[in-house]
Amino acid sequence: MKDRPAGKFDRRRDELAESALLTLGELGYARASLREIAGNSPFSHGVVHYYFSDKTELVIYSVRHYKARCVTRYDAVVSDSTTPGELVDAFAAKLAQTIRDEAPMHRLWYDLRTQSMFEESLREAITEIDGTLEAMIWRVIDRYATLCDARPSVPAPTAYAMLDGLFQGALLAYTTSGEPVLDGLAAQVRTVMPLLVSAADPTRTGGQR
Amino acid sequence: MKDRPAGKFDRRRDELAESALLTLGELGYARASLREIAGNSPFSHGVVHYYFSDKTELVIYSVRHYKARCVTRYDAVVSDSTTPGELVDAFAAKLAQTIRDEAPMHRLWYDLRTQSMFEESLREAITEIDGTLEAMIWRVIDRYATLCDARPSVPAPTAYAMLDGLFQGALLAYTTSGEPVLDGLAAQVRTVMPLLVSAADPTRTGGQR
DNA sequence: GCCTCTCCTTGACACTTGTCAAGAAAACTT
DNA sequence: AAGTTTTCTTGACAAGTGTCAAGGAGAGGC
Repeated sequence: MKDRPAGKFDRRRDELAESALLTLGELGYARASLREIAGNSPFSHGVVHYYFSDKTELVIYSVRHYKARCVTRYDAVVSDSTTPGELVDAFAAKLAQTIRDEAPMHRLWYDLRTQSMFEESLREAITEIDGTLEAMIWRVIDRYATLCDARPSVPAPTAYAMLDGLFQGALLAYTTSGEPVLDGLAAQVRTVMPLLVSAADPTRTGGQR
Repeated sequence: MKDRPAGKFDRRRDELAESALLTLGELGYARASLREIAGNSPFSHGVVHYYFSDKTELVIYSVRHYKARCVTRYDAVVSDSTTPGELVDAFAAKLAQTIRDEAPMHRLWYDLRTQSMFEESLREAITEIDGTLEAMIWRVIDRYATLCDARPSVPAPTAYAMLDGLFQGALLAYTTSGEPVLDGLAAQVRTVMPLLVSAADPTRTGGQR
């Protein structure tokens, strides 16, 4: 057996992953069949089992493939903002924009995360990705606190869970009502962010208010 | 045709709904088949279509049936607490306890809410129930603010989304790690609740800090 | 007893699903 | 060009799905 040219093989896997994401985002995990997925690709339905051993493996590979691109979404926000207000505005705008641009992917993410509560096989990958998302959000909060000359008032998991709740609520509302709700999301974020930091060590600054 | 004794008919529907909840909570919406549901009931699989026209109708009826019981879960907390600290502690304890007692039901709820983003037919019922949950949470927040002699610092949808995020995160963690995470939830709630209210109209009290 | 109506079971239907094996087609090697 | 390996298609399989129709079982009225 010859060495597999890992590049070629992996490129096909990525190609299939893209098609899978398209279908999964549209139909959700439960209703996305391998035939439907293959139908959204240049290949036929049998090829999936040449590149993946399982439907589960395909799904996990796909969502990893996607989330890998996404964990840097707010990095520019973090690095380019120079004032708290600027950061909050940029962050809020980015949150709303990604719902506009990638609603199906976000729906898929929440779908998979929920399914992972029922299906053990998804749990490990989902847990890991969720951790990277928490870290992603925490970088924003941490930077925001720094720009405020303050400290986060809640730990990372709490901040992530709260903002995730806002985001998920907005996604849900967006699915029902579309565009108009996104302004509301931005407003929510502007309201909430200040609550997530409190005055830094008062021996140094004496507090902000 | 004789008048249907509405009581009998509805009691059977409720009975089937209970069995459906059992199965749905265990397997999730996608994997819970009508045969499996009937298997958890005293009846055979065909009877479902005698009492419900659809699988969807059964599911919606079931979740409505369940949530109707639940929207009062925190009412005692609201009415029995006389200090902010007492309320927060009771609320936090109740949140943790319901995860302990009814994790499958909560998993089902999040499953259905997520599926409603893919399946139009679920949306109306889910949206309505979500509204009642928001109201349920808001009663807690409102009471808390009153006891603090303060006002909520965020509107109802925001407060609900944030606490829902915390709760969902805890449910997820509980599914993976079990009991130990529930103390964390209580701690999170104690941290977050004070952030959701701010000093009442300063012309009246002069502020708390 | 018999008839009628409600309630429930059984068994079938059309369809979809993930999986896999057999072999065609394409790519690469020599 | 021939042979070999990689890649992909086709078609089938068994299992499972929601749905429904035919008819049995049981109760209650006459």
